[in-house]
Amino acid sequence: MNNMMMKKKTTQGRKKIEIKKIDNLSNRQVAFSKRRVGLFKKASELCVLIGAEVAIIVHSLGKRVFAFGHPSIDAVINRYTTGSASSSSSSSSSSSSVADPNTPLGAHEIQQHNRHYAKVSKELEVERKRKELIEGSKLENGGSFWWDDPIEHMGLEELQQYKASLEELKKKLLMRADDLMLLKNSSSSSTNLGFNNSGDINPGVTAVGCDDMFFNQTTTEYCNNSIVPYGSDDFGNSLQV
Amino acid sequence: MNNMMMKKKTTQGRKKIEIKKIDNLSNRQVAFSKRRVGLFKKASELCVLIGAEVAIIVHSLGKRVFAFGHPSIDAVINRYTTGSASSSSSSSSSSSSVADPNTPLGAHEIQQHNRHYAKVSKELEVERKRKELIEGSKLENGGSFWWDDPIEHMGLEELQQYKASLEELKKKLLMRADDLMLLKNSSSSSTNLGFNNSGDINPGVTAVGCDDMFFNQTTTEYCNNSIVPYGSDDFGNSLQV
DNA sequence: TTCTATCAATAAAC
DNA sequence: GTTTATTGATAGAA
Repeated sequence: MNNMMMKKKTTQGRKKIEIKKIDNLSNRQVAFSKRRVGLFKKASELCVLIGAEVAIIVHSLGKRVFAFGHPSIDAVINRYTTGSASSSSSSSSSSSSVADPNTPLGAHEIQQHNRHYAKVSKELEVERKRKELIEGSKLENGGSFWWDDPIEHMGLEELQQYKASLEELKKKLLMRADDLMLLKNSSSSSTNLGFNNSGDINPGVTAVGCDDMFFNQTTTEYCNNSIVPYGSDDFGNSLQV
Repeated sequence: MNNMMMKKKTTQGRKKIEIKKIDNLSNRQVAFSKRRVGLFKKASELCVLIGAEVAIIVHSLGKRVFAFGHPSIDAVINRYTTGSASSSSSSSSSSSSVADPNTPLGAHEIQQHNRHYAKVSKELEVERKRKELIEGSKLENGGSFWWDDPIEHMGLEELQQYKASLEELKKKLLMRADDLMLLKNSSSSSTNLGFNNSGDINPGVTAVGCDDMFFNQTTTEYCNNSIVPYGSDDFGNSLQV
């Protein structure tokens, strides 16, 4: 036994940590990823086990947003919002004259549209990876794409063309999304990608496919979850948690 | 040692369960309570460890709603809905370890107000129980109170009086809440009680005090959470998970 | 990412 | 709610 190659203890295993902000960025990012997944898993289990409706929204630092919802994020939020007098407006007694408990929210179209975007997001990621493989290192700023170009130094004309390009990209993506809608139906939804010409363009979307995580049991049809992780960095900078 | 009275193994400990809807109502209720608490705890840890903003809304069956939010539910939802971060110093560069918690939320007043409602809710529950004890079985529809009467068959005048009664009840509760505010301060918050005359009246509110759960560490001032558990049953029926 | 040792959550029974 | 035996989550390292 003494000469036997001892199997090196590869880890000391989990250690207890204090619940305070993790200083180390890398550790924080790792912890965020793991715990976000864990949180969503817990939520999905709650949905299935109890039959509850749950929505979770997580804004990480940076601009990324991850969301979970059953039966859908918007449905749960609407129910919360409308069931409570549309947030924030509740002054002591003046608001009690609400006469309609129903949810006539026209937000459904928005949801529809957002779903398109979710598809778009996912597809965009696929496209980006494909492009990365095919075109190799044809990229201009270290791993980014043209739509990640900073716009600070663009001239007016350049900006307009830039915007037009984005619009076209968006259009193509939406069409692609429509196609996808016909093939498969999930309830992923996402807020907009930030396509606008106001200088707050966030074209880089990191869509994460988590769909399979929540149904590792036999409840696929029961829980119409939607997982909406998307996000982007500032103009071409590396993504941060 | 052999004759020593062996301590009876009181439980077989945790057992693995399948992630499918729990059939037994009692078990389901217990599981819901435990897992809801667990979920919120995980969320609060995520907030603290990563510095993320998280909102969770849970609609149990029946009409109960539980919510968690940091820095506030509405803030997170708004940011999700509008796609724009409102307040908070969201610079991409990481701040130092302590990350001084400036809580510049303009929604503070709202939170304050919501706290009133939390108090109201809790007090209402107490009042109901007291009434139940004192008045015995003076109730009309099996464990309910007058405000739980279904309004479907009321005449117009009856409805108007009904509404007025509700208004008065609400007013009294708010005053009571104000009194309570002077005595104690917790971070519970709740959205409105659903007082309206539209037939969706939910006066019975079950407010749960979860205040201490989220800060069992040393981060009290960092995480300005708001916990919003409230809810009610249908008109006089027993509360369900 | 994947792997482990450990910590934390929790199903059952009180 | 409390206890206990387990399962499940995850911090640290590779």
